[in-house]
Amino acid sequence: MKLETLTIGDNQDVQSSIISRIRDLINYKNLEPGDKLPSERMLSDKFEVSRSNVREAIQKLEFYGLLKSIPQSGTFVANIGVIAMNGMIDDILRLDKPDFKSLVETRILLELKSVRLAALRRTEEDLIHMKQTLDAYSEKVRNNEDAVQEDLLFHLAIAKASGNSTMNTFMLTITPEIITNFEKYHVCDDNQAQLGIIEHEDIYEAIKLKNPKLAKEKMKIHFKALYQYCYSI
Amino acid sequence: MKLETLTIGDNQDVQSSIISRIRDLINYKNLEPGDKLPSERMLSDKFEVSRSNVREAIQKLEFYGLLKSIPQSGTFVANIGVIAMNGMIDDILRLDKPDFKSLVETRILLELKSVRLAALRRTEEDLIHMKQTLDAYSEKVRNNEDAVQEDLLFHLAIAKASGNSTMNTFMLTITPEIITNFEKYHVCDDNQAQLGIIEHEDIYEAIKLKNPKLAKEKMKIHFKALYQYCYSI
DNA sequence: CGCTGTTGTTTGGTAAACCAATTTGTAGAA
DNA sequence: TTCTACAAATTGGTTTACCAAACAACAGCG
Repeated sequence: MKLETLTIGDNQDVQSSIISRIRDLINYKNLEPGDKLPSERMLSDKFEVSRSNVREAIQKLEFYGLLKSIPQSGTFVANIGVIAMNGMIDDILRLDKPDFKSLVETRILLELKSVRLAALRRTEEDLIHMKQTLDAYSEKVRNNEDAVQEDLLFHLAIAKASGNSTMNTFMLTITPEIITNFEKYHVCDDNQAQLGIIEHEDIYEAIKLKNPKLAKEKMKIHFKALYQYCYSI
Repeated sequence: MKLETLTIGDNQDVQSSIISRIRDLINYKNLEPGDKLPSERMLSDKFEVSRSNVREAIQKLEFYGLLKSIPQSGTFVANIGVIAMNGMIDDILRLDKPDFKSLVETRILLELKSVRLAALRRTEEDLIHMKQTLDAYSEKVRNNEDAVQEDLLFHLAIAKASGNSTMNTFMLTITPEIITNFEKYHVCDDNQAQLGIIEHEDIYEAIKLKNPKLAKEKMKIHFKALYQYCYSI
């Protein structure tokens, strides 16, 4: 397990290294938008890494719109200025490991908005889905089992009901990290879980009533402990 | 170009198909947390696709914390209930193509929060960086050049100054999509760009003054046109 | 009968080979 | 000299082959 995370870390480091060296290359050669980068084979020779690594790095930069690969032709600098390029690459390199505090802060922001939208836009299907996750959570808590995942699932159901696919995506993205870190730091304890049932039901009822203001208030109450955690460190 | 997007679409479809078939397999075989999936080779035979495709699909599910690959051992179902598994996979399958409206809605939410945080937390370095992007934007607009990317860069600088790495990540994630769609739909026209200079400077000054309330107000003004676009369709 | 050392198989991970499309260089004709 | 036709090299993408580690089965010893 330890070794595994180490190798993963190494791989990430290799990829980050390649990205920064591509950035240096673009700067050194004064490549402008539309210019062609050296081929993947040449880059892998130059950087002394495998072509797979180079490809992964390029694909990552392509995802953020900085490069554009064209089959049987080459990889090109996107239509973006040199300052922009450098800034975004620096950001990309830095943002690999989000700290838990910013994760929680962002989660609170997303949830307070999505619960409002859910109260405005929820369908009957959404209600049914939320009720299912609510019951699953309650059952786990009553059996004194760990219910972190069922907890998150209720919140994901809200995000889905918000009708905003981007927020839904973001919630899904941070959920695994949240689960991992919660279990690591043991943020929630048992009596909080008992309280959580009531708070979840309150949120559910507010959404059912299509009352966005009430829903947001109940969510704020639910996040009270999280707030304290977030702004105490 | 047309063909290229088609093949990309096909690849995405293949991957989505594999993900849903993996879900079906887990349901059909009643696999529980910790159980082992068939090997990648068996899955690629069974699904009649290449092992690369299977690997990509598994890696995607691994990213969302639903599966766990262990080298020289196998791929295992993560510690998550069957309801959670199905729900999250359905979400993942659905959220591949975020609509532009939800993208803009989420961007407004993130920016209104991050501009507040930036006003509270910005360092002198952040100010310098923001000023650079501000000047780059102004220069492009004065030369009557397209300045969508420089516009976004100013906003990314604010996100960086917010000191929240997760929001920074999210802004980076949606920025390419925003750029693409803005250029496609021509949301901004020229006089708006002229206005944008003043509005950007107002936001910058508010952050410089460390006035979060003012900063948020100025950002709201800047987003007025976006608001209308977002809630008019 | 039970434990242990060994060997063969299976696994995810990785590098190399292959492919089709594109570009580039060149030779020849007008 | 210039344009065109053709071939050879280059490219990103894909498939295949290989690897070391982990696991399972079994033979041999106590």
